[in-house]
Amino acid sequence: VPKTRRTSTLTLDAIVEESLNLVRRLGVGGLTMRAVAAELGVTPMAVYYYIADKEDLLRLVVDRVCATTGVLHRRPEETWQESLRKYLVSMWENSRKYPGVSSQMINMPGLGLTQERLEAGLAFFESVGFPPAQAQLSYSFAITYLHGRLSVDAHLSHRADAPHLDGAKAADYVRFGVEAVIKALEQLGAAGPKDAMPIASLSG
Amino acid sequence: VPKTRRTSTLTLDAIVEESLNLVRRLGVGGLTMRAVAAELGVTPMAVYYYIADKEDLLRLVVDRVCATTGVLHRRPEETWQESLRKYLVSMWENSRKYPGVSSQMINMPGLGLTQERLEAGLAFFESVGFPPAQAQLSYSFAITYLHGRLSVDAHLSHRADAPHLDGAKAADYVRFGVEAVIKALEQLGAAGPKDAMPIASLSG
DNA sequence: ACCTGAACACCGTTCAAGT
DNA sequence: ACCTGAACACCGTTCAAGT
Repeated sequence: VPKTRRTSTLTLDAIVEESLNLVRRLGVGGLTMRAVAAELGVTPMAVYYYIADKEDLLRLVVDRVCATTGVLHRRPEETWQESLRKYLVSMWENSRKYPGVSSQMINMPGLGLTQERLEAGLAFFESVGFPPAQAQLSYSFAITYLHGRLSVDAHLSHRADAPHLDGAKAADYVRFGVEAVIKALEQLGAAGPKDAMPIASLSG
Repeated sequence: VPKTRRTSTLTLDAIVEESLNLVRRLGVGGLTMRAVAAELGVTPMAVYYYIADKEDLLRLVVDRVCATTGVLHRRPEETWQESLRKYLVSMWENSRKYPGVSSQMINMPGLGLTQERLEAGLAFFESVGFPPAQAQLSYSFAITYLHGRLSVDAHLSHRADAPHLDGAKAADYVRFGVEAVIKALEQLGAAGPKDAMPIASLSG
């Protein structure tokens, strides 16, 4: 059942755009090949002329969502803590409009980051004085936490049941989490991994 | 096609056990109602006599996985940092054997934690001197990061492609992450949220 | 080049029926 | 009480065919 035939000819851009609409309205579970096709007034298989498979589509969606937040960038007029905080909060605010997308990101190679975004992130931490290995671990740590938080948010917004760990609001958790990430990196960035206490039985 | 008919009569315990086997072997994507039934030599609908739906089964699987790691407990002979570290690492090691389960946990109410595990976690942080609100935020922060990390691991173990953020091994990321979480809570637990820098445009 | 249509191999689940 | 069997409404995707 075609709802809105927005273009006479199908476009990759239209497919991605409609996918984003579906995710925003129904969450990532509502994004199906068949739903996208129906929404564009086209047969399910028509979409396959423009993309390889659903994983391909998901990658495009993730890229588009990421693109709305700028790259992690060190602004000279502010501390690196402030830059990082703004980046993480902005990424959270943009990503949470598309419930479940971050759960997909976290399952993608390199956390769903493009080469450009990754390099910017590493450059950010190295410019602040982190050695390369630390920069990678630090960036990954921040992004991993953020995606974890977004996964939880995705569920909260879609379910009406009362989770017992939800006395505080999502914003409180993010605020706390972002500050925690920053505080942690303030310390570990300088110290390096040798100072960390050894962990027993870490299987390679 | 029945493979091993381990019990003459179907049991809830056998269902959960077989579900864990499937997750361990095939990841959470391999856990289907039909697969569990087939593995137990039974019709798909037989399983529904013991559980309500798949979400119910997933909850049971998550609970069982969590149960293998003890509750977060403060041991008098060690610092709270050491107790927390051991708990997180142990939970990581146990959970990563069941790829994808933590991605499910993070999507469940209260992070998939049972009332008992939640209360133990809060009691832990309160016993260390965290005010109740801080304890909740702190526990949630630690668990959220851990699940984020486990989600990434789940993907890495199942896919052979080379993610560009994987110069270090999974164990290095966890080691760094756990230390980061601890360092962060050392600082934020005492300080409280009033001392945290304000974040602009946090929508309620 | 671009899209359709029928079909296949999967899901979770309902519902009526068997023992 | 416990389980079967057929069926329904979904998936993603293949493959041959149309224009």
